[in-house]
Amino acid sequence: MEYTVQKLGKLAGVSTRTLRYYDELGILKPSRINSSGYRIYGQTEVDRLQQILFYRELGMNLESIKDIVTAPSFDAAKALIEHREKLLDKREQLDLLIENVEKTIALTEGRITMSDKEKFEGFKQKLIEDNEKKYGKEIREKYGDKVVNKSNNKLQNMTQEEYDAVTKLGDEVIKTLYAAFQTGDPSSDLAQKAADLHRQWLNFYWDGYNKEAHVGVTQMYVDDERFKAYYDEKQLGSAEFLRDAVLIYAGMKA
Amino acid sequence: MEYTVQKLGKLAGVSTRTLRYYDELGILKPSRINSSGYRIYGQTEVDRLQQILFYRELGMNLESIKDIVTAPSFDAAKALIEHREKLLDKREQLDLLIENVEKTIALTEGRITMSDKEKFEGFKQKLIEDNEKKYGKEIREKYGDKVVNKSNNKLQNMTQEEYDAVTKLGDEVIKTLYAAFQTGDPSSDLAQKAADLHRQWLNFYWDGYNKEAHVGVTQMYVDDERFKAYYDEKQLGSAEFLRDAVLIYAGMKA
DNA sequence: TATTGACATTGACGTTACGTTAATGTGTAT
DNA sequence: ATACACATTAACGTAACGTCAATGTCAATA
Repeated sequence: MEYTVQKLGKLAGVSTRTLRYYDELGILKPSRINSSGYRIYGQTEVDRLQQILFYRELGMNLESIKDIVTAPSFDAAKALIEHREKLLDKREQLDLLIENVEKTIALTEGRITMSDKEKFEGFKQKLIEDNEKKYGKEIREKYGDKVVNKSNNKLQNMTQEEYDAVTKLGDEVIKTLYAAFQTGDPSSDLAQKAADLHRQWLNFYWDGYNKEAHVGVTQMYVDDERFKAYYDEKQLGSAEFLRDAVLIYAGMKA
Repeated sequence: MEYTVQKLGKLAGVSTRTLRYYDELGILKPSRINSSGYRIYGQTEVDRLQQILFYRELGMNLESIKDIVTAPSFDAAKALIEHREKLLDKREQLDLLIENVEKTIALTEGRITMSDKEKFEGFKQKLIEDNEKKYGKEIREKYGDKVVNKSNNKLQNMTQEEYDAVTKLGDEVIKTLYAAFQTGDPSSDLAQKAADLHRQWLNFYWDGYNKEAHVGVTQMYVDDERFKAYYDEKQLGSAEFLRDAVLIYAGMKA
């Protein structure tokens, strides 16, 4: 049995464009070209197309598929395992996205109408939660799931007053931090007060405080350009200063 | 405070190219252009960029973001809810993909080294499982999870002999089907035998047989070009014939 | 002052897997 | 002869930038 592009396309459920593209890529060449320049496919090509579509169905890109179908004994199993890894990473990211979108929806649906500025708070919260992924397991082991879940619902159930309070506390953290920065000494009383205020602020968003996580968050402020910018706004270096103060506060550095 | 492209880029953690692109799209214009043609951004633009990045972080495309940030009081909540739907759909698809990839890995890792032809069997299996999604809930309700899970592991634990048996059975289905097709009558003994063989074949892959699902699978053979091709290989119309025979076999049609 | 190096600009191609015209030739039935 | 379905190549378009290339500008230094 021989097929033209359209016949094969119908048979396999793909467009003629796709077949021409696969030809161009060298992933599926017709068995011959007739006198008018038409592409003619045979049974071998049908089977091969089936193979290609099989892998495509699994979400692999054509480059990888090419490796598999052209190399006679390419390690398809290995390729699949790598592919699975990619898919799992994708899903993890997707889950994070969904989580954040839902949180944002909860926020906008709730009593609190966020200003654009306030939305940035949600942004900050995200990093804290990314951190939770790092330290969350440990916390879950120590305190159980309940406390973590409670924490995750904290912001959603925040009243206007609580929200105002946490905002005010955030301002205080900044103010104290800048004042402490003048002393130049992260172990100074003022710097330690800033660290403590920051811990309080954190606890608004997050139950289950522990030292490592607190340090982890402040380290992230240093590492992430956006957050560094937030803390460095008026005083360059204050992100590092806060982290150092918290390191001492947490007793992890003299 | 005023920023050049690089300053703002560093501040927000994006490339200068990105800023020029956002300018081009009209999603973030600089506050002014200086005498040398440099883009100069102000605080307003910083805030706006923060907004843009916030939505970008949620995986929205720039077109949607543009709608949100340019229209003064665009319904951002609605956009977010729609966006969530899209994400959930994506995740569902991704889960399906992962499931199938894992099944394929299990197959290739198992005792059975698949030839390319045999891979097509995995393809067929997939459709059956898609069908399971349709009827699976009902089956779970009737027979509980155990039987369904057992079914899902069937192929993985198949021995070489069992595999050979199912292959042979598959051939028999085809042969009988083609012979029955000559009678032209889906209620003929031969056609009913083909339907019964098909049920047996199906049961190799799938515990928890029921009539609707059996009919569902054969209907899928008709609807899906690839499977139609498989059954229609030598006898055009045999996919429909099998479905009609199974309809009668299942007592859903006189 | 001339040069250097970091920074800025616009322009244009590349990425992925095709969809979609456009311009044109071929096969077949009436 | 005409109509119509089908084939071909060539080319642009997609999303969100990355990556040159060619060229101009700013600040500091030999």
